[in-house]
Amino acid sequence: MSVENPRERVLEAAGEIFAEKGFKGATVREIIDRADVNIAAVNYYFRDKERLYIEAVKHVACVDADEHLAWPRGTPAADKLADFIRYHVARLLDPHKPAWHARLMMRELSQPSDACTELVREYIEPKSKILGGILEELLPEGTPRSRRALTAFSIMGQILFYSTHKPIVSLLMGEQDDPYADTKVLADHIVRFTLRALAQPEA
Amino acid sequence: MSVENPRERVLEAAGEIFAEKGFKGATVREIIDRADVNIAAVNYYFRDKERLYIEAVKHVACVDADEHLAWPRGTPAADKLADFIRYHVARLLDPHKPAWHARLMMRELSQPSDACTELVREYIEPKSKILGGILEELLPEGTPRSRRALTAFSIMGQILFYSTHKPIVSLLMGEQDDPYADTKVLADHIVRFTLRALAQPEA
Amino acid sequence: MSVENPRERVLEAAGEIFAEKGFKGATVREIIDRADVNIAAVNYYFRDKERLYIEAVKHVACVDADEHLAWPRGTPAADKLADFIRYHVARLLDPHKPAWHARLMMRELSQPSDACTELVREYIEPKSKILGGILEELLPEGTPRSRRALTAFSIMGQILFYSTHKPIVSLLMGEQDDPYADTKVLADHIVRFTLRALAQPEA
Amino acid sequence: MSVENPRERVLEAAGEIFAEKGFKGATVREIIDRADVNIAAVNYYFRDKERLYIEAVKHVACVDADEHLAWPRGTPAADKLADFIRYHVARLLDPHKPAWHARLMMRELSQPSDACTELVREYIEPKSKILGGILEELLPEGTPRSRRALTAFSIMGQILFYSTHKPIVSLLMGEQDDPYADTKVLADHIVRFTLRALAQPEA
DNA sequence: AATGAATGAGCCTTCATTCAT
DNA sequence: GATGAATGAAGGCTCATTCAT
Repeated sequence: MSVENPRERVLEAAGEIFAEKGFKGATVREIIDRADVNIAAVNYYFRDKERLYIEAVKHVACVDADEHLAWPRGTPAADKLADFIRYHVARLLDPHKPAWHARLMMRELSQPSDACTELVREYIEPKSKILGGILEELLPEGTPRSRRALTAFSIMGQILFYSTHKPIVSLLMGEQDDPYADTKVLADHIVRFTLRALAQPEA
Repeated sequence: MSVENPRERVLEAAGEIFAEKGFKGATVREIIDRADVNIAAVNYYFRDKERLYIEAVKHVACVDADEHLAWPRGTPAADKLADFIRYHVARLLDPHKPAWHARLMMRELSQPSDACTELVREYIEPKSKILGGILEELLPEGTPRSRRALTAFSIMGQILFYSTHKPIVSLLMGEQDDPYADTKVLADHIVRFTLRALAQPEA
Repeated sequence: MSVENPRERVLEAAGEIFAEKGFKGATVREIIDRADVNIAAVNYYFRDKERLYIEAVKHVACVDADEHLAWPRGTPAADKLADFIRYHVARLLDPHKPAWHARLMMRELSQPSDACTELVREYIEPKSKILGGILEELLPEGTPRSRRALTAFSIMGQILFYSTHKPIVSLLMGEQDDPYADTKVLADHIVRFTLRALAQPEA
Repeated sequence: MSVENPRERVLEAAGEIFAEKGFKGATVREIIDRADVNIAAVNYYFRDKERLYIEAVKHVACVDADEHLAWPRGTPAADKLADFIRYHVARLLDPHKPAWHARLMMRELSQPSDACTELVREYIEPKSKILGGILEELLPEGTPRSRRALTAFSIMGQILFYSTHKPIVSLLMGEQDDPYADTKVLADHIVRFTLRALAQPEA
């Protein structure tokens, strides 16, 4: 939060609070307090609370788009998939990384605003393409696009579940056996579950 | 919404609007307008907007808990699992059923209130037990409880994904290939994906 | 509060709560709760919260009017005055007697409503007449009525001060020297102060 | 009410209306209407209706505390006491001065809030000290502190009575003989009554 | 460019009251 | 005669927004 640019400070603070409390639940005052700027800054920089929200969502997409996911030529598709899964589990569940980026996205998707389209284009689609490419290698040739998509959703569903339904998981599992304690075990499980499901050519 | 009981009318209207707009986003006035009762009814019946929310969440759990999921003795575990998946896909995605039941639950889970614990106990746990029982039959003997849980989450994650991330799925897929058009295909995919992942004992 | 008559129970409860919190500050619900009657009782018996207030004030006047203050013929005027003062100090400050009767009266007088006139007629005037009679004996013959009235006010002012300004007295005096601890000392002081003031005909 | 400062305008209007109708009886809307400011001004300047009340009470104390009461060395104690009485009668009953200052104080004392302590400290105690000093000169040496206090209360009680019980006085006296018509006569009476009571050393 | 005092719409809630029973 | 479920007006307060500086 120690960015010099006040506009960006507002953007960061807004993202965090919007992610935590939603659009209505977040108050402009709390945002400008955390960003340590003037009360009028929001309307000055963004005209509107709503525009601030949209910009905050887009800002997340922008920032995260910088992180690349690439492998050297010749890497086996199964390894790429394992990396892909582990990367996203770590991003979403690593307590050291700012989870609110993903949380803000979830929120936007469950109650889409004008920011949604751009979010999908800049944030989702690139990663969707990567996963699609991996699956193209892994799945038998001739698998229709729609089937590939369902498979991608089966993978992402497993991952995102732990982010979306964290409270329920914690309540169901109790303190011992808490899956969030060791995200590597968790990622390994998803990798294995997925690779097995994709292993059998005939089905 | 044509229930005679005004208390229940408020409960129904509240659930729908809370599901759509969240706790803060929903206004008591909109709720009482839709329920066609007096403005004071909320505080009269529920004391509080917050208590109304909790009661609305519990009401959904209550109503939905009535539906049973049981099989005749001797049914193969794989068949039970297929049924379980198909049942939940239908429940969550059937456009003829009020989707806001599930949406309200999602909301509560992503931003848990006092209702969450009861929701889990009355709504989630029973079905979690059923799935756990099925997996106990399917997984190799000696599989630890934590591993069984992760498997259950992999299954539920695939299913709930389509409910939680509907807007993103629609945006990614376009109008053709819309998975929500035929939920049976969708359910079949999850069933196949899961059963294949569970088929191979050695991994 | 254990009167059988529900109407009277409301009246008693109302008087007490009105005395404590004022007209606006008192709520009908608190009154009917203490009176242990139905919520509609107030409007049923008294039509209105305001009418209830008026009736409660008049009820106090009625009840208190029963207590008589009389002396055998030939009692010296100074003795009567001492009695009069001691009686009122005890009535207003004796912690064992329900002080809210007087408090309700104070309230009404500081913010007079329709009840005020009747209150004065039934509650104040009779006692004012008694005091006037005593002063007529004590003051030199030919003292004008207005002068007698000012003298009466000087006496009543001394007495009522301790009721009206109790908080200030307590704050000024501290716990030790609390005048309310021994109301007899207090009454004696007023008696002596007053009798001395009236002793000297020429001044 | 033509003060430029909006905060002070609210304070003045609040004092007046609180004095007239009490804390519960006064509405924020009436206050801001009279002060000709926005509805949110109360919460903006004072956070709370209650804080506004406290500030209004303290404001009166502040404003009134400016007036000093002092005599040249060697002034006889009896003269000081006469001045003291006449000053307070004039302050409380002068129809040209805003009577609500005193009324607001009365209210606070009869139903003390957090403002009471400060009120006593800033407003009452200084004048109590002055009166105490005068009585120390007038009363026989060795008179205990508690006795001096009771004497002070006998004096203040006489004065304040006319402010606290104005309606009853008016009702009892009728239009002719209205003591408020000539407050000098009234003050003279209290001075004489008091000086006579204090004149006799032996008692 | 940036501020913060001041605004007004709209929110949740309380309360006295009523009406069918 | 007496009840209590249900009403609607009005209250205090929060909040995003603006405007003069």
